[in-house]
Amino acid sequence: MSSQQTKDRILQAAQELFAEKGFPATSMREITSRAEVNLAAINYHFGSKEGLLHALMKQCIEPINEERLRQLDEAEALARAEGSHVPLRDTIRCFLEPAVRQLTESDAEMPCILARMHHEPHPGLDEVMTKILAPVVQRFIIAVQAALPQRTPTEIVLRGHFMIGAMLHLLDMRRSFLSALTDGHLDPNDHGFMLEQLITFCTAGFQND
Amino acid sequence: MSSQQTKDRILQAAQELFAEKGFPATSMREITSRAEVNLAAINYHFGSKEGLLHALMKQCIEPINEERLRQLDEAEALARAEGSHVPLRDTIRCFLEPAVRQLTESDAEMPCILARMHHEPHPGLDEVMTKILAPVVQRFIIAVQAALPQRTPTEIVLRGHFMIGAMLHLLDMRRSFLSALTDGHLDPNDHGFMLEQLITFCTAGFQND
DNA sequence: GTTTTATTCGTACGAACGTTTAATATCCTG
DNA sequence: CAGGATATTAAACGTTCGTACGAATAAAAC
Repeated sequence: MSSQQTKDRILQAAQELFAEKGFPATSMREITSRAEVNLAAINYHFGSKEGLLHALMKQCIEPINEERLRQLDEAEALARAEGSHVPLRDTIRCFLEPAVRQLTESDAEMPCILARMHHEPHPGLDEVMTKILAPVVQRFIIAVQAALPQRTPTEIVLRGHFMIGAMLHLLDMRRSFLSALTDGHLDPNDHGFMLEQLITFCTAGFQND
Repeated sequence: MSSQQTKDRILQAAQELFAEKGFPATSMREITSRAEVNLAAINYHFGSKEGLLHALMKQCIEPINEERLRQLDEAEALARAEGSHVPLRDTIRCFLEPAVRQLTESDAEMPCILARMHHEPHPGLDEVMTKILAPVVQRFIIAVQAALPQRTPTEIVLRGHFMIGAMLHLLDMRRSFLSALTDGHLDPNDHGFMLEQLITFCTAGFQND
């Protein structure tokens, strides 16, 4: 088996287990057992259990954020060509769509981990996340400000947090016990509908005083 | 030392540590050490480490939900006296204010745990949470529906999830690495401002199509 | 084809975990 | 004040954890 194959199997198994049980509650023996590799493989390829977590998070977040910036570039280029600004709803869509789309692709473990990591800090992980997320956050603050010049930066930043919270909760919804309280109302597989509702919710939240 | 004193010291220490490091990453020796009680005290008073978690969550959630229902009762009584409905914004305030107020009272560990437990499921805990939360959720769905008769139940339930996500993210914000990305803009101690912004954000999110 | 490098494997280590037990101390009631 | 119930204590239990190490195997380079 090639080295890359082993790494991928470990990453896949870790993704599933971290999503299901969380990082501290998942043992390396569970991971390597599910991945059908030797116990020592994690330390060989990733240095440590934490090294595996960092690699996994990087793999989770980077594609989403690259897509966010790509879509925002495209929207801004289009707006410039028309001599106008990017509408607020489109800006927000650029931020939310790449993340929610992961619910449809992959097996939804990745968004679940992403959501969890926001709420369960691990030493050293913050720097990994911050470095990846910083440029995205800055770009979007500027873009929202351009669409809402009457709103103060403080208000935009705070509502950005609300938007992220709503998004993370959606990404993690199927794991939440709350979904049991509202069963029958929601089809957790209708990601298109949920995305549009989320965009509507957040756009309205940014606009109103 | 009385039995209740020991219990309270354990609950307080567990609250601080679970908020800081999470449940699985916190050992019973850390808890009992900080609480200055014997290691065996947790098993004696709470049966197990999980029993302690359940007791703590119950202590966290129940007062908030009782206050939510109390405020909603009051608002509905007032509206009935005037022969009108409870405005949407007031309904949402009844749901959000008791939780956010905890940020001001207590030392903000409690809301942090509350937020975390939504995203990190533990076996057996779901039933505890569900039983406490079910009546509150049902009451608020009805109240929102009364204020927004044109909106479908599915939309209300889904946007209720968004609201909860935004609220939880606010409750846990000081723990999140995201706050580092927006430093200088937000005063994390101005809970009054943040609550009003959150209410505005969610109210607008419910109203718009 | 042989040497060298990279990877996999089985195994063991020390530490830390949650829990249990039996003895001791404290409290309350009769 | 005696005595049973309740609470605290120190010590140890068996288990599981992440990691380290050397041998064995596969891959690559010369």
